[in-house]
Amino acid sequence: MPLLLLKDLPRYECLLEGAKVFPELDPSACEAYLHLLRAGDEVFSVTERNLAEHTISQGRFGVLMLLWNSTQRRTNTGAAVEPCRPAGPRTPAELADAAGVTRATMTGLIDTLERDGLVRREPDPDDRRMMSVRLTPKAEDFVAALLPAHFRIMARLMAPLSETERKTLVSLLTKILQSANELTSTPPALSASS
Amino acid sequence: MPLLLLKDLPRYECLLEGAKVFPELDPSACEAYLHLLRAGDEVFSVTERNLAEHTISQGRFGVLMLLWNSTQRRTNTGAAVEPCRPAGPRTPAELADAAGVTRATMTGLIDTLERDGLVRREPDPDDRRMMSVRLTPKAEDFVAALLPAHFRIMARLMAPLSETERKTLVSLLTKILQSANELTSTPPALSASS
DNA sequence: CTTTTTTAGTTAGCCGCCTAACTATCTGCT
DNA sequence: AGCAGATAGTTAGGCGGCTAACTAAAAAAG
Repeated sequence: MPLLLLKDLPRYECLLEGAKVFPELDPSACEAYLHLLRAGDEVFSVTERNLAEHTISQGRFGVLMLLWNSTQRRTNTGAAVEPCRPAGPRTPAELADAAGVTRATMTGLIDTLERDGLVRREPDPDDRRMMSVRLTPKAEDFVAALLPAHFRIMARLMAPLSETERKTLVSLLTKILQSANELTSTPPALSASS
Repeated sequence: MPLLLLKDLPRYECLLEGAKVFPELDPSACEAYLHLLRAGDEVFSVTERNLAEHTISQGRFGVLMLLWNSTQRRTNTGAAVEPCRPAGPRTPAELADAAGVTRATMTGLIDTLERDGLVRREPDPDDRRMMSVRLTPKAEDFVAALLPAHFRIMARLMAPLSETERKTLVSLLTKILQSANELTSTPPALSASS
């Protein structure tokens, strides 16, 4: 799980109090921020606990899913699956990119997966710097056995939300994601301005 | 940051495809789940980067905030600040509880904070098993200097959302949080039922 | 009053994440 | 051809999570 703090989120009056001391504190923004992190963390750890029962971590599971996507595309008859992703087996660098972790981290994840017999590293015939990472048959069974429960948990987590509420949530989160990306790409102007 | 995968979230058609193979896959639930984790992670790492510029991690920052809350309550004249939390200086166990980490983790965080001169451990005079953790003056200055930028970032992250959208977001997240808590307290019935 | 159980905190060791430094290979420039 | 720079992957070392095992002290049970 991420880490994250604050088991009990502060009450809204507290934030209003704080805004008196710190004019920069926007109470509703702060409340939304805290709830977002809290909910994300909680949801994350719910699925993590399920995965842990099958002796796999979120990170390694993610790698398996990325590879499994490629596999599906290779072994299927083709057809309507194609549009989702260019695909093909994947190198550590591609996996790291897709997973949003560093290559060093990916090396560690693949090490563990390989030790557990879920993936194999094969040297690339054309470029001797590169490796190809492939799922073993064991991993394919493993993933197929794992996914139903995984999907069931997602469904249960979102059960209290109607279809329209889910759409609303996604669109709100997308807006936040965009402003986060803007902040990421524009690090300098943090000290002033709105 | 959490860790988390999937830089590019899968397209909705992909989820629909997957639902044909796995009847358990609820596309809108899955979409909401992925967006929630993605947005949470992104927002988390934006603030983390700001904190990192001041050489502090999210975890340690959270500990400072918890202690700082208590401090405020001690040094203030009193009045309307009280309702937020019972307060008082805090023991490692209380801090771990409030932060949602184990005591072992809290020991490590306090170790680092103490090494950096931001907190002091003092033995409890009544119960020799217990310690009292206190902010140093240096830490109070540090936090006060850090918070304005921190609040500014939250405000910027949530800037694209109107007041009502923020309320909506919080209420949707609260619903998810509740169902997550139900899943946490009821681990057995995962294999079947809806 | 002694023994057992509970509680506070630490230690040790694993995992996943990071950055920085390194090796090996390929690419492009002259 | 030959060397500079880019690129793929690994290694080394640090941090912040975790569990499990341990010490010391207090509380409960007898």
